[in-house]
Amino acid sequence: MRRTKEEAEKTRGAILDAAEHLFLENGVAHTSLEQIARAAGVTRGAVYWHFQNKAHLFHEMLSQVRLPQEQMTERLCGCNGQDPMLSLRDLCLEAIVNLARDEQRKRIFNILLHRCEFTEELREAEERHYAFVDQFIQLCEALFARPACRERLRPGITPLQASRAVHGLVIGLFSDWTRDPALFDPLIDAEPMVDALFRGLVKDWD
Amino acid sequence: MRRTKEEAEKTRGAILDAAEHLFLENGVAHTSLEQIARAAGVTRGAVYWHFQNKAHLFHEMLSQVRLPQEQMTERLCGCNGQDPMLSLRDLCLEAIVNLARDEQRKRIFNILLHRCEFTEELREAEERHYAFVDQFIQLCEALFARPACRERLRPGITPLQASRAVHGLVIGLFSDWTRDPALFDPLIDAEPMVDALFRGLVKDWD
DNA sequence: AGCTATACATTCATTTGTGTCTGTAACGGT
DNA sequence: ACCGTTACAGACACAAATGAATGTATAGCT
Repeated sequence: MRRTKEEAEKTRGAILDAAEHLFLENGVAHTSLEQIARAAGVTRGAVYWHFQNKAHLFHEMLSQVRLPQEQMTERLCGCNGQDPMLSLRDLCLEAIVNLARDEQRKRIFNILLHRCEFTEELREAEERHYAFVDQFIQLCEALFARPACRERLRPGITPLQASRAVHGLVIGLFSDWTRDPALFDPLIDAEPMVDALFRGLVKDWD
Repeated sequence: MRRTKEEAEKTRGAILDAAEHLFLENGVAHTSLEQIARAAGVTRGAVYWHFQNKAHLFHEMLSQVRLPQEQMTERLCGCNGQDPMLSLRDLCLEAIVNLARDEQRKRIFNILLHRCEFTEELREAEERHYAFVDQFIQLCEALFARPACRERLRPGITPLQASRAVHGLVIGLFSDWTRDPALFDPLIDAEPMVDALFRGLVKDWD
């Protein structure tokens, strides 16, 4: 019965995949490891072999889509000579568009936003996730606070507000669209919506 | 042991209150009716007396904060002679500010956004809630689609996009702020953020 | 060829939650 | 004063789910 290494890796993937679909359908808390195992064509023994418990399985699932933070930092640093606020805009847009194009990403964000409750057992996964989010917001605020950008903000708009508004809009659109993809078409509508906010934040946007 | 009617109503309230706090702390799925009962100083017998099951309890909890939809419709109809888009802006702002002022509302929205997974047993509550949300978005879109408003939208912005953006921003800010109230101060920051979006959507905003 | 660690399957004990049923004391009307 | 109903408490039966323990066949190395 013993499988080869590649086969083992395949079952590991199958478990992650099954978990993804079951979490989406039934919620994280309402999905048992037994169900996941059955859907993956194995028993709970295999699940406990590859993952410590449900929380770790959940965390591993999340890491599949969370882009490395260094990459994000780099893209927003403005070292590429581009207007950093334009880079931020592009990053936001890309995030929304990627969500629409990548089915797995769509499923996982749907789980994250609508199908899981961050309770004690998922606390660690929650903290890591929100640490990532907070870092993005911080980066955003620092970006708007640079003199070159700050003076382009409309009067009355602080870097704090700009950063929160940008993240709020993106997360809100994420949340609404994952709940009901018929609400709008990311490929068509995301750009004007994001640009609208930036136009309202920045004096000379277009 | 039998209580008077007012006392019974008080225990009902105590159960709802205990559920609210426990749901917030442990998540809906991870809170048992036993825990709720104990926290309310009663037994599960009392809980089952007042509510059919956890789903109904959850639903009753939600109804405590959901404002009647007729009221919302009325406020946005523009019958009061005010600019309907300004009415919408005020409504959004008021929603965010109310969230900050009303601790119970804050708790319940926190549960709704971060501490519950809409699975089979809560399907009914989910549908009712999202029906409400969708109605708001529809109302919003219809508002932007009125000739008087539509022609004031910036070129390239459709009523669909405007409505989705507005709801997205509000829900995103709800979501972020309930997660971490230190992110911004609704009383100070909500207005410039909401206005920024409207400025980006509407030509002659200010 | 033989040994060992791997990749699971199977079984077990324990816990936990749920729904229901029954008991019961006191309220509220007659 | 009596009685039916109310507002619970307490007990029971049943169904999951978990984590750990054990079994086992084989892959991979020596």
